[in-house]
Amino acid sequence: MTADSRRLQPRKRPRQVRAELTRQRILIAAAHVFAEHGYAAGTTNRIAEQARISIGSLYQYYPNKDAILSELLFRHLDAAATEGPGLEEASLEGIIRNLVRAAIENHRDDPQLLRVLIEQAPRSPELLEKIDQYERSRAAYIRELLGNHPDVRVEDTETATRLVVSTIELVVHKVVAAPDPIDIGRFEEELVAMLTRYLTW
Amino acid sequence: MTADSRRLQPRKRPRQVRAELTRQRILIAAAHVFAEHGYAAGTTNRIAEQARISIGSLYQYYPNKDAILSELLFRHLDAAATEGPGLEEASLEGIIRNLVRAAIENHRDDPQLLRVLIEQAPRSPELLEKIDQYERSRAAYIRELLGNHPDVRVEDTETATRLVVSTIELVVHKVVAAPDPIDIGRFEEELVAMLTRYLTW
DNA sequence: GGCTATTATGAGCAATAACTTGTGTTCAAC
DNA sequence: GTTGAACACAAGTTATTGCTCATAATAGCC
Repeated sequence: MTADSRRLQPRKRPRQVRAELTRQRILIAAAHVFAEHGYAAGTTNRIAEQARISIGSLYQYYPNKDAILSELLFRHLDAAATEGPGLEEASLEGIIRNLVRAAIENHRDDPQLLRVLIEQAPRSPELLEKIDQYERSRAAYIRELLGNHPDVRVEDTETATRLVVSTIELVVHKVVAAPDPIDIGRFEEELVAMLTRYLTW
Repeated sequence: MTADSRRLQPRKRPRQVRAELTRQRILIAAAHVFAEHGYAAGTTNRIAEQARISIGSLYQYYPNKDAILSELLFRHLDAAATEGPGLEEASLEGIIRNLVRAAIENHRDDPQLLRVLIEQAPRSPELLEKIDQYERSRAAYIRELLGNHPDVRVEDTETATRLVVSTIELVVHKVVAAPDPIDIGRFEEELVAMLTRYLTW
């Protein structure tokens, strides 16, 4: 383990149950605070206060502020990656709908927090690598789909892949995080329609 | 003028030429520094240093750090809004292509800076209002297009409008700001194709 | 050249926030 | 019950940064 990779590691492995509990409290509090105040204004003291622990305890579990953000993002990405592949589906429209729904589900939880996490990710090369890896796996799935599904007709598979991946991720996030409550169902319908018509003209 | 609206106003109107010059230097330097270090790490001292002026001078022109960001964003939006409506074009594909090209042009200049500007915009209600106003005017144009152009066929004009506006803005930004050099021409082709097929199935 | 408003300077102040450290408390093994 | 390790505490240290203010330089006008 390099000194650099240790920088974001937890300070120690918890041995007692209450330690694990404290760790949980910190993460939950941090999610709360980051989502509400953003990263810069989400101070470690504020997080400790929200978690009802002392600032000293916080630093027994995380060596620095970045490490907390790091763990939040890692957990989110891991959870997102582990989500089931959805129902079996053969029609292109069905597959795309599943993808879109998965994205919506992924963002619905706490879009404010997710926004902060992604914005601050460049602070750590490890986080960037993790995100890149996640995106690559999604891209691989889409590329496979575009290359093999009989209904798909595109001129440039690679560019189309990037376009589809980006569109789903970005547009879903924007709409879910939007302040005014849009009808998600109707929006999903249109997004699926756009992508399907694009791929099967 | 309310006390609140004065908060982001320049300290005074320049009387001498060198004053206007200094103001320019500050803005250019700030754009540089914000784009390279982000907002938090883009300190006012760094900006002054980059502009080759003293920190005191900086604060004679801008009452605080936010005001500098504010002016940068205002100028960018105003410039973007004033851009010509493009060549006259009747075909839907042509119109969409013009829209996409305008968006690309708008982001090409300094995507890093633009990202910082937009991320930090929520710091000021005035900036949010300005952005909202800009987005509404774009949405109005698209809505008009979707409602009147003979080739367009959509079920839900309002949702479709939001989808189109968001897609162009977000996807263009992402791709232009992406680290690996993608072929912009090819990307433009695919994005235009997606939108056109969506609207004219 | 003298005079005044305008512009420029930069050391330093005050506030903030990440993080440390010395001390106190709880748990579990024996 | 004693003991030592794990855990919790929070006042205090250190470094940074936004911003001020007393002073100096400069420009334009008579």
